[in-house]
Amino acid sequence: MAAVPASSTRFDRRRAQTRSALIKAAQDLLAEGRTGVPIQEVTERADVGIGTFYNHFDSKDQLFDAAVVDALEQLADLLDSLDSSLTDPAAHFARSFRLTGRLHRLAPQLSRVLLARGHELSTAPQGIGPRARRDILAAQAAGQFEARDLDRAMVLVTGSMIELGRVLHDRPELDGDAMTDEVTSDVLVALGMTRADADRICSTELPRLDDLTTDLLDDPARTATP
Amino acid sequence: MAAVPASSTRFDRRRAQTRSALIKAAQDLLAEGRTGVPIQEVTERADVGIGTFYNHFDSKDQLFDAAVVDALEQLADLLDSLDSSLTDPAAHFARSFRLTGRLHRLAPQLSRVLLARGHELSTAPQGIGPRARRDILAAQAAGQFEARDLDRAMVLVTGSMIELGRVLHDRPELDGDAMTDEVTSDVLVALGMTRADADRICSTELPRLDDLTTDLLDDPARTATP
DNA sequence: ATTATCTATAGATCTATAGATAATGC
DNA sequence: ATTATCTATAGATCTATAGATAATGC
Repeated sequence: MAAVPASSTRFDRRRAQTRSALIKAAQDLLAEGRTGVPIQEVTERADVGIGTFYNHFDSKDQLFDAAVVDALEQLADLLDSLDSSLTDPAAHFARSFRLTGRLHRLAPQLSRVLLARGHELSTAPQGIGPRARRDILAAQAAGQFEARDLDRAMVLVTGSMIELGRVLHDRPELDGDAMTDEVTSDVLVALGMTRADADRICSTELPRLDDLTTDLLDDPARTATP
Repeated sequence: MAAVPASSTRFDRRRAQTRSALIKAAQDLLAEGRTGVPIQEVTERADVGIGTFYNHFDSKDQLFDAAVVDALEQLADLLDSLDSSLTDPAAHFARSFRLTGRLHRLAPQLSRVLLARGHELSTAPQGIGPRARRDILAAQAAGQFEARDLDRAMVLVTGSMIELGRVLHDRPELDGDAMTDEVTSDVLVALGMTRADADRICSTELPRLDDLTTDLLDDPARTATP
């Protein structure tokens, strides 16, 4: 979550915590696809009074928008926290894609919030869209991907990631890691790599995500900040 | 639209027409993303009394579901109506994909209804999903596509088509035909064709869609059946 | 005689605010 | 003294139905 900032006063922290509880409640509801619920149900989940809602947001839509932006930031933060020593742009792109794919199963609730507004995954400035574009351009410049229109490349990249998430949620019997790596390979081939190179890049080992996802959206204790 | 069937009695036809007007109104609203409107707004658009709604549907959700199914059938009917003499499975797949891509601009409202529930495009039995699966399997059997898991192939195919539609709506300045053909080529390459073959297949001429879309969702006169 | 539709509305639900209370800053 | 939060609720909105009317079938 967009951590409650260590703002100046205790007042600010208290206020930020209330806002955070509202956003978390909205994310729960988004993940369940229940965006039509009355505001009172949101505030009850957040355990705040109804009136408090209007101290922070003007409307339900505004709250849900904020909830999606927060989720996008969580994902971006996660990927940044892993930003290790990889200087190879194609390898960096592939790793981000494979990790994001794994997230659908490791942090299903965060994933569902993101999928609720799938397209924003690539268009929002807070999202991983800018990161993906940067990596693709770098890989094109390095000659690893064929030079081509960025918008065109993003259609395949974004579309595949969103649909991958939907399928992994829909069909729990599928092997998520294998499917993710296969789809990543397909995307790399579409971007201009040979199948051999793509498969090789997709079978490298990944940093473990398990430890990092503990404080993500799915942890029930997350809002219970002491 | 699921044409008002030439059912036995005039009674049935009248009833079917009312139902059809409700579905059309729901599709208008779906295309605008306004699924939260009161039932009365739907019935006003359909120009029927409020009470009539409950003669046909139990809830708003049920109506919107029916509206999506109807749109899926429209698209399937359209593609079927073109089912000419193409015996080459890869070519048939590519043509369907390119035509569906063009539909986003030629029948924007139908497209928006489909995109409102994008994932169902591939999972619904009425949709073009079954058709796509059939074509892909045939092309794999014919050695045109690499043999591989169908679910894996569908992630790329479905995801790219949905994201393509969103991008074409979002960014009217893009050349829709060119973008569609390029994305189709990328998908074919990911499915195992060479880029040369894929580009060739994507530059063949298409049947004109303009004439066929006249009686689709976008025609304002559509519900005004005499 | 039967069935679809229409109008009007009771009752349920929801939004947004007013006014009171609690927590913090200075 | 200031600001966030809470409780209670007025007024708006929405759903779903009852009862009347219109269209068709036989």
